Amino acid sequence: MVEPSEISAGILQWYEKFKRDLPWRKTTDPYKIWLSEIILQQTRVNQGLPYYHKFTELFPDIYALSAASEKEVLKAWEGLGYYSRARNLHQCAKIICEKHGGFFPNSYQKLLDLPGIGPYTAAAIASFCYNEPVAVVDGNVFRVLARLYAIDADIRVSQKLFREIAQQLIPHDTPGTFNQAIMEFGALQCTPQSPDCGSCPLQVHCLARKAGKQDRYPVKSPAKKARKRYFHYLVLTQDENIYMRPRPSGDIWQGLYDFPLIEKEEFMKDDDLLHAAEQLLSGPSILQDVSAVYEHQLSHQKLHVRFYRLKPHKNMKLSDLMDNLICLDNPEQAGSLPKPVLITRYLNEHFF
DNA sequence: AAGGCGGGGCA
DNA sequence: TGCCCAGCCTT
Repeated sequence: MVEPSEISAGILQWYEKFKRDLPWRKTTDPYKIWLSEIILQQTRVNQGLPYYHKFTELFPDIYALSAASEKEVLKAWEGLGYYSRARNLHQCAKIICEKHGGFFPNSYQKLLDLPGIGPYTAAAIASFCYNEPVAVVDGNVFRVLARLYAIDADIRVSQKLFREIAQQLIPHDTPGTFNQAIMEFGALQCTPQSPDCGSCPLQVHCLARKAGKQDRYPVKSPAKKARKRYFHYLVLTQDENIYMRPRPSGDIWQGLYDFPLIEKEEFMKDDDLLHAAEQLLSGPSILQDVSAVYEHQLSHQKLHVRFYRLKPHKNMKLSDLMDNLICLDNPEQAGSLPKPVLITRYLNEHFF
């Protein structure tokens, strides 16, 4: 194996030359670092950047964030996806304010105890803020190491191996900078698709490149096929009123707002839908509009969705299935609720 | 150890 | 339009 210090020096040199100017690189405030790291989990820098600005503006410090309601935090997170990150972020802020006097724990091990902070985020905060020499291993690092050493082990099952290699590479004088550097190197130089190996400073060390097999790494077991689901949304409107409800736990979009929902194994006929709605609402309603089919692709589910605009009878009784339903005075009020992108799209196309 | 959880970008 | 990305929590 090539001397680790040679590899890390090459990555550090590359970083000083090509690193992007990003706001969280100008601070060692653990609050800001933590915020940026949670946002950047499974999120590209360009997508996360506006959210980082929004959060630091709305919630300038950990106390401001902990004092907010979960709904406000989800609203600020709206559109970023993987909403448990936002719920954990909020929980974590509360714990730090209530149990740690507003200060972040200052070691990798103690950081791990906080909700939403796993091995990656704990290593990022500990190395960036406290110079603890613990290696970050994110998707970029998996890719860089897998190619550099032509590692045939599946990244989904061999995380320990990758962590050990990264730990060998980390220089103890500048662990934080090196961690930033190797991730930036993966994001910009050692890209997932068609990496520009000809311009890579590590090409002479890279075993994948030597074998011309850089496109074959990292090795990863194939993802499961997305489950198909069929949603029939009941958009209940009476005059200007419109009903929405928070999504329950145990399914997608927990805590975000959508409409009363009938889910089946396939799309229902309009007559069957009306009959089902009559049961749910304890009385007949008038079908005013049926939307086109919306297809919404999540990484693990494919949603096929139709929206049924219904005018319920005056004395509609909401059965237990309609728990937690809230009545908005008008569709505009939905603007302040956190919603999945799909719901926002429907509202924009049908009400605004 | 395995399954669940978004949405945007790019070929 | 279909495929790719990937950290943490729960079970």
